[in-house]
Amino acid sequence: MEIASKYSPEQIEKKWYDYWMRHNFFRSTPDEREPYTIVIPPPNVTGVLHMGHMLNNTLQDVFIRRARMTGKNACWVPGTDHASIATEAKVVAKLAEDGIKKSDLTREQFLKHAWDWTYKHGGIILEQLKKLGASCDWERTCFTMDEKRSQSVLKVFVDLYNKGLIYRGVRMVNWDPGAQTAISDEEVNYKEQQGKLYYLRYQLADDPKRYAVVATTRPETILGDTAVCINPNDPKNAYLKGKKVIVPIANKEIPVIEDEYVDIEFGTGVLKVTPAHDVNDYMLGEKYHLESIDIFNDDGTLNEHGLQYAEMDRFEVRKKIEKDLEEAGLMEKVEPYTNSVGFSERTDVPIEPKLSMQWFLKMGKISEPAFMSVMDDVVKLHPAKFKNTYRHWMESIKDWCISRQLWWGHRIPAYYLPEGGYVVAETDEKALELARQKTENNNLSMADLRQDEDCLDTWFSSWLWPISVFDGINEPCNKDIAYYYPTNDLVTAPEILFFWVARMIIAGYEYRDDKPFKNVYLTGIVRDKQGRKMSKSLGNSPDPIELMDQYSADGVRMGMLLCSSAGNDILFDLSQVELGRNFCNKIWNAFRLVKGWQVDETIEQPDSSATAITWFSNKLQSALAEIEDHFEKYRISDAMMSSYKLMWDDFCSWYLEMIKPGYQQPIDQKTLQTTIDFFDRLTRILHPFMPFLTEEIWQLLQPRNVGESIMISEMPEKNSFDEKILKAFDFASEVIIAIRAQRAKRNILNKEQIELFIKKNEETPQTLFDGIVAKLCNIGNIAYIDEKPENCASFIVRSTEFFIPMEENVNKEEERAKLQKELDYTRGFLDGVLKKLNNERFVGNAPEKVLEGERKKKADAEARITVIEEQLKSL
RNA sequence: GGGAGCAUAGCUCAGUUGGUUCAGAGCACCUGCCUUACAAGCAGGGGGUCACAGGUUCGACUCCUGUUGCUCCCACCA
Repeated sequence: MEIASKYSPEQIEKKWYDYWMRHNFFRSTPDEREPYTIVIPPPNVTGVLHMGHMLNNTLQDVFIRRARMTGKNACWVPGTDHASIATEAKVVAKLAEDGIKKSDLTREQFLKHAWDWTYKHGGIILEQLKKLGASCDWERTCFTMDEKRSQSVLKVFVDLYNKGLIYRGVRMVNWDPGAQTAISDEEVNYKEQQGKLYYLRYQLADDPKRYAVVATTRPETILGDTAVCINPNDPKNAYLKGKKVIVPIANKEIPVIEDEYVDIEFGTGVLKVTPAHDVNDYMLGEKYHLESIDIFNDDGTLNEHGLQYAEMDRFEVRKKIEKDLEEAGLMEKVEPYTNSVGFSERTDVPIEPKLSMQWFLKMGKISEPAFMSVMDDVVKLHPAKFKNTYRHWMESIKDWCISRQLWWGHRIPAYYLPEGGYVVAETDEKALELARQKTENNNLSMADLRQDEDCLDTWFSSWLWPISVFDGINEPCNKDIAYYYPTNDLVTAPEILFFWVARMIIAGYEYRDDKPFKNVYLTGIVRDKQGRKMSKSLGNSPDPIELMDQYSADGVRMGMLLCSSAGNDILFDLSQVELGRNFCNKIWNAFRLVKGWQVDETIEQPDSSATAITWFSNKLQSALAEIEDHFEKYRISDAMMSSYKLMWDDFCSWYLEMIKPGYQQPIDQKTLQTTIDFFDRLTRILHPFMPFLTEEIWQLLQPRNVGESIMISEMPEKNSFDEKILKAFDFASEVIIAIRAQRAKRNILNKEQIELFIKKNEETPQTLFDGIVAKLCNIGNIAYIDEKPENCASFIVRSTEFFIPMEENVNKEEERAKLQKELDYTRGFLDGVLKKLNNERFVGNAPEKVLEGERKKKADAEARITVIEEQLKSL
C-alpha cells in the first residue's frame, strides 16, 4: 500500500463525518445505560462560528466522545438561540440596505422578513460545527423560538405571573435609541469619552442678579430639570437654601432641595435634578416627590418638552444649546472633561436612561436554592474561583427586567382590556376567557383585547434550555426529561455566568426542583496576541473555517485545547495550531512506518523487542492513570498534553525505535501484532481530542467490519503498572542520551558502530536494558569491566561509569577540566545536603520521607564524587 | 468606589498537600544531521534571583503582609 508522507485531512474528515452520520452514532435515546448529557450553549441562530465557539465546542465534543467510549449513553443536544436584539438588529440593517425602514412595516411584515432571514442564515453555524467534528444528536436540534420552546416560554411566564413573581412597573431603564429598546445593565458598555463640563447659570427667582452655578455634562437635559440640589452642609451654597431658581431657556421656576448625596467638592456643589434622565436624579425625585419630565422621543430626538429644539437629535441640541446659553450670558464656563458614557453593546449608540413601563421578575426568593446549590458544590464551578463571583452577584441580585421593545422574540402574553387592566394567558382563547370573566362581559371579543407589544428578553427562553430541549416544561413527566435531566457538564464562557448559567440554575430548581447540570466548565475568553478579545468588529479573529481547511479540524482542536486551562483567558497563537497539525502528521507517519513492515513468521521475537513491549505496556498504563486523573479534575489541556507525550515521546521516539527492524528487514509476528494493538489503544485514547485522524488510522490498522467505528469502541481501561520497570527505563534512557551526546560531541556518526564498557557498582540498577541501549545507540558489544580501560571517552550517569573506546587519542586536558567542573558542582551540592542533614531542627521536623530523600541524595553525591575523583586520578 | 484574579524562559502557558516527578512544556533561538516513517522531522544545546520587599518555617515558586504593574467583574462619576 502506498501511503502519502503527509497527512491530508480534506477527504478524510468529510468521509468519516458522513460515515458517523449515516450510522447514527450521534443519536441517543433513553436506555438502561447511565446517561451523560450536555446541552450546547445555543449560538445565535444567524451567527457564524468564531474562535470562542471553537474552543467551547471542542471541549464539549471531547467530553461527549470520552463519555461515549466509557460506556455512557452520551447525548449532546444542539440548537440555536433566536438572540432577539442581535438578530433584529441584523434584519433592520438588511432592510435598511434595501431601502426599507422598520417603522414602515407592520409587526407581521417585519416578522416575515425576520423569519426569511432566519431560514436563510439560520443553522449555518450548526453546519460549521459539523466540520469541527461535533458529535451532536442532530435529530434533537432545537431553536429557542420553535413551537415547543415558545410554548414553554409562555407557559413559564404565565405560571410565574400567577405565582405573583412577575409584575409591571415604571423603572429607569437603559434605553437604546438605535434599536429603540430597553436593554439590561449587562448589555451596556461604559467607555471613556472626551467631553465637556458645562457650568450653567440658574438665576434666582427672587433676585435675577444672583444665580446658582450648576455643572453638567448634558446641558440638553435642562429642559427636564425639576429641581437643583445642594448639600445641606455646604457653606458656599448656603445662600440657595429655600430659594427657587429659573431653568435657563425653559424659564421655569424650580425649587432648591437639599440632600447629602451631593458631593460638595464636585463642580460647584450644585446638582441639577432631572428625574426622567438620570438614575440618581430619579432616586432623588422619588425621595422628594419631584415631577419627571421626559424630554426625549424613543429615537433620541427631543419631544414637545424640548420646546424650540423639538425633533432635533440630542447631540445636535447639546451643541445648539451651548451656543444659545452663551448668547444669553448664562454660560459661566466650559471645561474639557473625561467621563464614561454607557453604550449599547448591540448598536454601539450611547444609551439614554429613560423611565418606562417594563415587566419584571422578582428574583429574591426564587434565586435562593440556586444560590445555595453553588455554595454547597451541588453545582460545581470549574475553576472554583468563580464561586466568589457568583456569590457576589447572587447576594445583590436585582429584579430582572424581562421585557424588550422588540418584535423578534416571544411576545409577552399579556392582553389589555378595553376599560383598563389586563389578563395574562398562554393563548388568545384563554386570554379571552379570562377577560370575559374579569370584565363580566361575555360579549367581549378578541378584537377588544390588545396584546402587549413587547417581547421577552432572550435569556427568558434560554434560561429554560436544559429543561425545554427535552420538552420538560410542557410534558414534565416525559421519558426524555426523566432520563437526561439533570445534565452532566455545561461548557460556557464566564461572561455569561449571570445572564445564563445562574438563571438556568434558578429555573432548574423552580421547574424541576433539581439542578440543571452537575458541573460548569468555564472556558477563558479567546484573545489575540495583544490581549484583545477576538471579535468581528476588530477583525482580529481568524476565520475558523479557513483555519480548519489549512490545519485540519483535528489540528485546530489540538491547538485550542493545549492552551485552554479552565477559566484562564487564552491568547490565541497560530503556533499552537501548527503544533496540532504537526502532531497529526507525526501520528500519520508512525502509522506509515508500522503499516510498511513485512512480517516474517519464522523469525523469533528479539529480546530487545520483548523488553520494549514490557516497558511500553507499563508506560501506557501509567499514562492512562494520569490522563484519567486530569479528566476527573477538569484539567483538559493537561490530559491532552499527557496523551500527546505518550504518543510522540514514548511511543514514537522510544518504543518504535526500540522495535524497529533494520532497513528492509522483516519484523516478527508477535512484535508487530502487539505494536498494532498498542497503536489501536493509542488512537482510542486520542480519539476524543482528534476524532478524524484517529478514526482513519484505527480503520486501517486492523480489518474492521462495516458499521464499526472508533467512536463507539471502548476507551482502554486503566490497570496497575510496575513502577520499578519505569524507573529502570529512566536510567537506561539517561544512558542512551549520554551516549548520543558523546557521539555528537566527538563526531561519531550514528552508522559507525561503537563498543561500550560499563563499570558497575552497587548504585547501578539491576536492569539496564542492555539490548535496547545497544540497539538505539548502534553498539556492537556491551561489556562489564572492573578497571578503567585505556584511551576511552568516558561519562558518568548518576554514579556509574561508562567508557567508549576511541581510535584517536582523547584530549586529557579537556577531560580533566570537564571532570573538575563536575566535581566542584557535585561537592557544592553535597554541602547543601549535608547542611540540611546536620541541622537538628530539620532532622527533627521534616517527615521521614523527606529525610530519606536527603540521605539518598547524600549517598548518591558521595558515590559520584568518589567516581569522579578516581577518574581524575587515572588521567 | 466595592470585589476577584494574575505576575514563572524571548513568546504562550503548566507547576495539584510547602520538601528531587521542581524550576517544566510548546513555540522561538543556537549546533549538527535530507540517518529509507516523519525537515510539519531527528539528535544535541543555551536560556529563569519564579514581579519587588518583608514575614512565618528546619525548609517558600508554593503560606501571610505590604509595594508595584496588569486584567476582569460589579457599582458609578452631575
